[in-house]
Amino acid sequence: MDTNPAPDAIIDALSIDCLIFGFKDGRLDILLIKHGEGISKGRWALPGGWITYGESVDDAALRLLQSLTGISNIYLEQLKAFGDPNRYPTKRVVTVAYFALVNEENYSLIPGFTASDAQWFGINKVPALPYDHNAILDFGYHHLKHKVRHEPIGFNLLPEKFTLLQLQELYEAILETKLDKSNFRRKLAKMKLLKKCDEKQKHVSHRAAGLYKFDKRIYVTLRKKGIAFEL
Amino acid sequence: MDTNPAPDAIIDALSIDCLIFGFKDGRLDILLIKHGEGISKGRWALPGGWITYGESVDDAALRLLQSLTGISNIYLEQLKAFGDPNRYPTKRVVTVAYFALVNEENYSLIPGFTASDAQWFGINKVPALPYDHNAILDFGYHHLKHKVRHEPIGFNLLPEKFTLLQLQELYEAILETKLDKSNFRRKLAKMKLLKKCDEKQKHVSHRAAGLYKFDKRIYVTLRKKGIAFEL
DNA sequence: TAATATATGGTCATTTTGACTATAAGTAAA
DNA sequence: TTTACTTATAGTCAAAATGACCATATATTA
Repeated sequence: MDTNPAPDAIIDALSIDCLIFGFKDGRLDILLIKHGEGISKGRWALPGGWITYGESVDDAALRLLQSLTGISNIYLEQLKAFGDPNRYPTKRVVTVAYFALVNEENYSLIPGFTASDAQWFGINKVPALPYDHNAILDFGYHHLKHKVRHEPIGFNLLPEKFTLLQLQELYEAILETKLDKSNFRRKLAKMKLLKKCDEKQKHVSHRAAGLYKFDKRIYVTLRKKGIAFEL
Repeated sequence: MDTNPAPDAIIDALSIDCLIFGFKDGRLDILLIKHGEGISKGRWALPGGWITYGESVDDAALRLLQSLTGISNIYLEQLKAFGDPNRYPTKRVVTVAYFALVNEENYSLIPGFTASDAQWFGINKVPALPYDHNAILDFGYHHLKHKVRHEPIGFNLLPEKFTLLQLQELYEAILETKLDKSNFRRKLAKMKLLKKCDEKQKHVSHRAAGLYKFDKRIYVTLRKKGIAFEL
């Protein structure tokens, strides 16, 4: 880019849309808000909004997510810009989609700003969304499935201490498949990503499982190197 | 995004920048253009320009690349939007970066539009570029290194028929590493991605190698499934 | 105390990997 | 025309990883 100054009003606006994936009770969820005003009032949609002039695109994503849902302090990663000229009905709007993985139990949803409600929806129970939001979600979910096989994610989707079965169920939920328990453990053990805590699960009606944590140092190494997590 | 209409002039313009990686004689290159006008006149930069109102972001990338360098008919993939408010000096410009892999021999460079020149530069011999173009290039190169290990790319970087050594040298150039010839062949053979042609290399001062093609059907399958190309 | 759920650890044949070695088939130089 | 040199192509082998299992342990609840 460069050379000539831009003609005015090449697009009408840039917006943000956030895909926040949550995990709870073995179920993968997506966070939606209900629009309280505007042309899609009353409909469920991805949390998002307008970028302002002085703000970086990344900052806009964090600000909008916080003001609409109350969620802050998370790692948002850019997914893709969606730039079809007809994706938005009344004008030319390009949107930049972000995504994040969170543990639902760590956040209470507080609808605000232009959102009248905010809720988790099972990934397979998402209603029809406005604009191209369903397409954005599909793209993001596909991206997540790919990512999970090549990077040690899961970090943010689970509580700080978790059992190996919880971790396995996370992978099963994302990949929509069943895994062998024993082989899963062996694979994890080999990459030394987990540290065993001195604690056990409580209040379960069966033998209590040991609790584990992620080892952040190893985690960073493995992210850089990439992993082949073919399960 | 949605709700309120956007305030006017939230950003001044959206632009495109293209990372076109080429491969020739075992060397990985990047395509740059020399600006013939505008605020960076005379400097080498990534090919790019302004998106117009009625055009999709993807289409803009193809149009700009064609008009600046003469390259058309390639598969451009979106890389990332760069949205720091200070990335462009005189106004607020967000850019969407694209990237592609091509076989240099298939394209002759024809500078046009606002470009006074267009040239291939060795990936490690890139001059200082304007704006955040060096950062975009670094991001893109890193992305390529990651991608090459998880997808059967290489398709577009090589001639239609190629030797196994050429393919190996491609991987070595991208990953900046040496690979074992025998093991490389075994791995390739196992995934059945290649079809042997009934032809041999010519005009080489040593035993001629057999020529291979990619099998497009298997290629598509492997792209969907993803591969673990740990070499 | 028995039924049951999950935890945790182990077996074993098969496949894959990584590091080498050996031979083949060409050209170019002596 | 022999020899040197270069790359092609095939094969070996021990070590590591995988996939499909099985066995036993430890907890709760009927």
